[in-house]
Amino acid sequence: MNEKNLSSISDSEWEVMRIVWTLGETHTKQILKELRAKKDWSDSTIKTLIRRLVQKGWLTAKHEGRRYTYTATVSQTDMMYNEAKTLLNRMCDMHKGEVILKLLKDSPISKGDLMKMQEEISQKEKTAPNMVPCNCLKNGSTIC
Amino acid sequence: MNEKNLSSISDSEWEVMRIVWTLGETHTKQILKELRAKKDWSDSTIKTLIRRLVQKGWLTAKHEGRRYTYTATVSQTDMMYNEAKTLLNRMCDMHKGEVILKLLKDSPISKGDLMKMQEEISQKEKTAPNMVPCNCLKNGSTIC
DNA sequence: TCCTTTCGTTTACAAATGTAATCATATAAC
DNA sequence: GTTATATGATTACATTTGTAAACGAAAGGA
Repeated sequence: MNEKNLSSISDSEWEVMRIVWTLGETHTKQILKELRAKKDWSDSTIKTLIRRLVQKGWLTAKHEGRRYTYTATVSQTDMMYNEAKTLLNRMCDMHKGEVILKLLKDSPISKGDLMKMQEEISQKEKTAPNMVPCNCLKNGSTIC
Repeated sequence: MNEKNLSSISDSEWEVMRIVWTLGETHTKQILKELRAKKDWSDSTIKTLIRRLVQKGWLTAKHEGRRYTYTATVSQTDMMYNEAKTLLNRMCDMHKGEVILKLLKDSPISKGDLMKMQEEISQKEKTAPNMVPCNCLKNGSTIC
């Protein structure tokens, strides 16, 4: 049941999700408040985004009186990971390492995560190839 | 001159770029050929994508006779990196480590890149925080 | 009870994207 | 030279996204 046929999430929608993830179960008022502080969007815009997120199945709307209470249907890390994966999927295998390295450099990372990475890398090193071939062409060049 | 005001690149357009990056200087015929092998797109569609890429400035079209020769104006890794960066920018700081770790796990990476990562991690460990605070709300919760 | 907020709902509209047909023309093949 | 082919240019059209106005009903205040 985790594989609903969800469409992807857009930039602005993502911004709304962040609020919901952080606040947990919440309602329009709160979302409006938080987004007013972060973004220069009209309330109308924000309401549209919420509506679309519900339509798309990323938010659940529980009717309470005339209001709604919203909850995210996916965890933030799942969503983050999926988006990241989708992105890497369009990219050439050969250069993924380089890109991940750059992300690593540019992102703030906790000691704990760094240690896990350390470990993962040690594991991978055992069987890592000297070079990952390019997969940009159906058949042909292994270098790009 | 590297900071043209380029719009972003779409999924399908990316697929065209991969071909050009791999082939280097090339022309429609080649692009069509490679993409016919990979994608189920009509020639028309591919031609539209090429045109849009030229418009957007991602491809340069040099007129030679009645044909064009196309060249990419950005390197693949630059583009990959930018896209990855854009993606991470929308995400909560707190969870970036986790996501990068997952990408690391799921991507094929060469020995060389792994070593560079090893090093980078050692560097970062020196000053890494125990926890990276959430930045989803303008001011408020540091945890999400 | 009447007015004013607050929400949810409906409608709008331009730009970007996915996907393609058609048409004119330059070329290559016959 | 005439025809078939390749190629660029024009036009099309539905969907998604960004961004928002407007309207109606409910709820809270006065």
